[in-house]
Amino acid sequence: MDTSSAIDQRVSLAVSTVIFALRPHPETGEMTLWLPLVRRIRDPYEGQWALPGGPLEAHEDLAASARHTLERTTGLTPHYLEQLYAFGNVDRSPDERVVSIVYWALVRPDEVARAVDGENVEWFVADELPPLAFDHTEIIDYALARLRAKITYTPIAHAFLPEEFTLAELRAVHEAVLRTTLDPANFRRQALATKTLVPTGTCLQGTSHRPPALFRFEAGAPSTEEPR
Amino acid sequence: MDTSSAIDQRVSLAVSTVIFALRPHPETGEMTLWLPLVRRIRDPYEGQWALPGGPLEAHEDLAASARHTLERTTGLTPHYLEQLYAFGNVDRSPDERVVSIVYWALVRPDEVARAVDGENVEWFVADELPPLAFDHTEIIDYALARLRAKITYTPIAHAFLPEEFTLAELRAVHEAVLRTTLDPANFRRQALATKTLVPTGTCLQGTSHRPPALFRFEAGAPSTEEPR
DNA sequence: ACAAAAGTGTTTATCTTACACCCATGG
DNA sequence: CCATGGGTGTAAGATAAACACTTTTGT
Repeated sequence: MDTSSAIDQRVSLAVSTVIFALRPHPETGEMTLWLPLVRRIRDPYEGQWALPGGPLEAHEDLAASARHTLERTTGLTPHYLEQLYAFGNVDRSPDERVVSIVYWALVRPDEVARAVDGENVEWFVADELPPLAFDHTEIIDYALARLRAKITYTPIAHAFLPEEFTLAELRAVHEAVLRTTLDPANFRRQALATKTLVPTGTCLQGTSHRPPALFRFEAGAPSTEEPR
Repeated sequence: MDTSSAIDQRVSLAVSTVIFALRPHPETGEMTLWLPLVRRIRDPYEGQWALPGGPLEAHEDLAASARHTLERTTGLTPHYLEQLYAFGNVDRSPDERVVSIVYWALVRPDEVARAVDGENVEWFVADELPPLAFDHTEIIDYALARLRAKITYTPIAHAFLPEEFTLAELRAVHEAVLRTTLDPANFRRQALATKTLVPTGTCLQGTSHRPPALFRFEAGAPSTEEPR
C-alpha cells in the first residue's frame, strides 16, 4: 500500500443518530415508524437527505454529542438512546475519511409535537425512504433490525409512550414496530410477566367501553447499554 | 463551555481488540478463557497491561485495522471478529482525547500455539486480570458479557475449535465459557437442532471408548455482524 | 340491551429438563 | 467383560399459542 497526500491521512470522527417515533401512516392510517432526516447543505451529497449528526467535539462524551446534535438540529430530547454501531469503511464518504459512531433513539409523540420542524428537517416513514447520502440507508436498515429485535426481548416500547399508558397502547407500539397483530390476552400476560409495569391504580376514562387500567414503567431492568 | 487549547481540541481514534482463547487453568486444569495483553511502553500507564490496539490508519477499514494490529502485535489471526463497542468518554485517557473502537475476537488453540509470545505480550486468565491501563478492565468485562450472552443463542463456539470437532469438544467450549456443566444428551440435541453442524462421516479414533463422530461447522447462519 | 374492548381462564402444542438406558470401543 | 464416554429414548415440567368466555363501560 502507498501513503496518500497529507490531507488524506486525517480521519475525522462524527456522531449521528437514527431517531424513531411513531405516528399514523399518511395513507393507511396505521401506526408506523417515522424518522427525521436533515437535508445536506454542503458538498458531498448536497441536497440529499441524511441522518442528523455532527463532528465529535473534544469536550463531549459520545452519547452527549448525540444528544446535543439532536437538540440542535431537530429539537428532540430522546427518552431512549443507545449506541448502534461504528461505521468506518474507507469508501463510505467520497472525499474525506469519516468514521461515524451512530446512536439510535426513541422519542415520544409529545416530544415530536414540540420539536421544531425546521426548513431542512423532514420526517419520513422508516420503511419508505428516498435515496440517502453516504451509507445512511444501510445504517437505518441496521437500526431498524436492532429495534425490531430488541423490542421482543427488552421492555423499551414504553419509550414511545407518555409516562402513563394502557396495555393496549403498549401493544399497539409492538404491533407498529413489528408490523404484525398480537393476541391481546397473551401480550398482556407476557408484558406483566416482565415485572416492569406498575399499575397506577387509575383507569383511562371516556373510551366508550370498559376503562383500561393505566400503567407506569418501573425500571429494575436496565433501560440502556447492556450487552447482548 | 469554553474551548481549550488547540492541542486539546483533537480527538484521536484507535482500534483495539479483546481476544479470547481457551486453555487449561494453571491450577485447576479446567478449560478457561484466556486473553493476551500488551505491556505499555509509553507514558500514560507505562508498564501496565493493556489491550492490543493502535491508531486507525486512514487507508484501513475498521475490522482490517483490528486484524492488522492483531497480527503485528500478537501474531494472531482470529476466526471470529466482531465489533464490540465504541468507548469514547472524555476522561478515559488522562491527557489525550481518545475514542477506541473495540472489537472482540475468538482464536483457535492451534493459532495460539503458532503465535509469537513476544517480550511485551502475555496471556492472562480472563477472570483473573491484574489492574489494567485506561478503562480496559471495563471493556473486557463488557466483552466477556457479550461472549457469554452470544454463545447461548448463536453458534460461535466452533470458532474456538479446529475445522473438525466432536460434540463433546463443542460442549466443553460452552462449559468453559459459561462456567457450568451441561447435560450431554440435551446439549447434543440442541446443537444439532441449529442445523449448523455437518457430520464428516468419520469418527475420532483412539479414545479408549466408543469413537465420537466428527462434525464440521456449516455456515447458513451468519457468522459475523448481525443485529441483536 | 348491545357493541366493544378489558381482562381471565382453559386447552393444546411445543420446547426444556432430567435421567434411564443401550452402544461401541480400549484395556 | 468391564469401565467410559457416545448416543438414543422418554416422561415430567415449564412456556407459548389459540381461543372461549366473562366483565365493564358508553351509547
